[in-house]
Amino acid sequence: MEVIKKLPTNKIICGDCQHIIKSFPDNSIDLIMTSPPYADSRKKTYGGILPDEYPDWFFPKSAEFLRVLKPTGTFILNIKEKVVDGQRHTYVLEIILGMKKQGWLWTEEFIWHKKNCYPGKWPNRFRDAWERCLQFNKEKKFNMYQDNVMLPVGSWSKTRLKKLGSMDKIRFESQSKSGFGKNIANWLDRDMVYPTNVLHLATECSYKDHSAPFPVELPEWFIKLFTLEGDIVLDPFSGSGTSALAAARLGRNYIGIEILENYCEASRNKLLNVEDTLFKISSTGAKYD
Amino acid sequence: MEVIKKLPTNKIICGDCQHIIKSFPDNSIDLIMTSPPYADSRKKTYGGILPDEYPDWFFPKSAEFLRVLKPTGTFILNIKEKVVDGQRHTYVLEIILGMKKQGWLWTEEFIWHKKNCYPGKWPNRFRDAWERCLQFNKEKKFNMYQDNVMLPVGSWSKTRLKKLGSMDKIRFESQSKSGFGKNIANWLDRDMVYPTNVLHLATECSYKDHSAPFPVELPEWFIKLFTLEGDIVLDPFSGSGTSALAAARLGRNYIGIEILENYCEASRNKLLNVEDTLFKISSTGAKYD
DNA sequence: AGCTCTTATGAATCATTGA
DNA sequence: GTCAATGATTCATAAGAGC
Repeated sequence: MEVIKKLPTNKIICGDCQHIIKSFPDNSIDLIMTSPPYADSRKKTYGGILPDEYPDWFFPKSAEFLRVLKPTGTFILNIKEKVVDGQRHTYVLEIILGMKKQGWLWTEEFIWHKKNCYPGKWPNRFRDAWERCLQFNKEKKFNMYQDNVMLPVGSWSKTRLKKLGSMDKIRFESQSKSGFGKNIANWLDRDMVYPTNVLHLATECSYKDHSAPFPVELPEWFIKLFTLEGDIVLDPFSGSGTSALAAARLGRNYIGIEILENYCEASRNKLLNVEDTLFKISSTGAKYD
Repeated sequence: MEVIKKLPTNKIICGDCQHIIKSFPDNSIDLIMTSPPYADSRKKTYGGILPDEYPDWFFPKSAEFLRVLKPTGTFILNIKEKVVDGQRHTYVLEIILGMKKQGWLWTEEFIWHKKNCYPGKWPNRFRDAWERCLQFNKEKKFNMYQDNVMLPVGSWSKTRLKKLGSMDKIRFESQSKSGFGKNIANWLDRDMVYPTNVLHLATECSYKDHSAPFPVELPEWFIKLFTLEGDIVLDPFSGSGTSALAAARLGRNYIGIEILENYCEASRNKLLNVEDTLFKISSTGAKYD
């Protein structure tokens, strides 16, 4: 496959990422944020890679990710090992060790604490309430914009933020982009602290079937932390398009790759809505108090 | 070294655990709960095992742990990899893989979320607010007393008698054709729930006792979960004796092994106080509600 | 608008049954 | 026998409904 000069940004591409990315130029992506299909012991389901075969399935892809990532870029891999025959499987550990052999630096492991994890009771195990968000880098010096994910001190703002609907969040982001809006000023007055490497987010419980593996806040957080506006965010296993949605909301250029056509369609529809809203906000100059 | 018949329970033994444990009989310990000395790039400090050498330092010890653990017993290893040269080191991953080769089952990984972790700021890294508590077992069937660590139910059901949602009823009725059984009792009047594999505990921040690696609540939780009164709890890297203290408080028999004499002394003093108090309580018949 | 109450559901895991 | 499908168990959250 011929290497292209211009990346196909702000698109959901339908296909196998291992093949598609081969056409991307070296050192061109600022952030890769993805949650690959989980290993599964059932053979027939989509993405049902057997746990034992998972590392070998993954390594050719991570090698391409390494090639296209900018030296200052970051790769965030959201993953969790399944229980197989009463034990945690080791494929995630093997992936970390194998990626280091490929040349990746394993910089950090963030914990996503799933506040509303799946229920259940078993004689020898509690509910699984966390997943790994592994941070890999190409170089020891990488871009990190810590001030963009600072948290207000205390709980006063938690209730306030929680009350905002998703549309309000879009408005909030568009306001903070342009840097005005009196709400922002109010919020900035408060004391802010840096977060830790533990993220507390609830999974999305949607009424409809637009289920996403992770809440949009998860990619949002990493996109704000590791990219600036106009940077390029790649999700090679785009699924329902949550990472792309987060990137679009935040004014980053997204590239989503997804192998299943119906997921691609659903993602594109979601993204059209967001982009339409963002355009309207910016063109009417609407303000919100 | 001769194998002894009677375990030296309720003692802090001063010495190298790898040597001491050789005298313990097979299949005699109910729970091993420990936090080994951390790997350290500075050689001269106590426990300053180099990260690269850490797995080989650890494996002879974990082999002995496997031998002395009862088939129904559990080994909880509290550990976290250090950052070395900008990366998370891989010695913990290597330890998991190596222990599996020794015959251990890697059953689960609990997360200890440190709510008030140390402050600090670095340009490319946030504060580290979590540690691993790795659960290893000898057999797939092991003792686990889940009811002993139940938690008050979340605030979502403030009503004393929470009613079942209709979907829950449908699920219930489709599941049990025999009508109402004892399970209904589990649902009504529910005010306690089972925890998850994420533990939220504050770290102890005392200036004087710099040595305590974890708060006493951490070993307490695992001791309650995996042992009964009268069972034997071993901490082969006893340090300031936090695990032994937790075991003593809970009426379990402890064995602490610690290589540094001054830590042993400090532990023994702490434990004397506790045992004295416990003795007084039992002999006066005092009760607490 | 603000509450409370109801309802649906989610990257789960184990035991049992069926092929 | 091995492997795949089904049933049983369970809790925090958000959207909707009602007041």
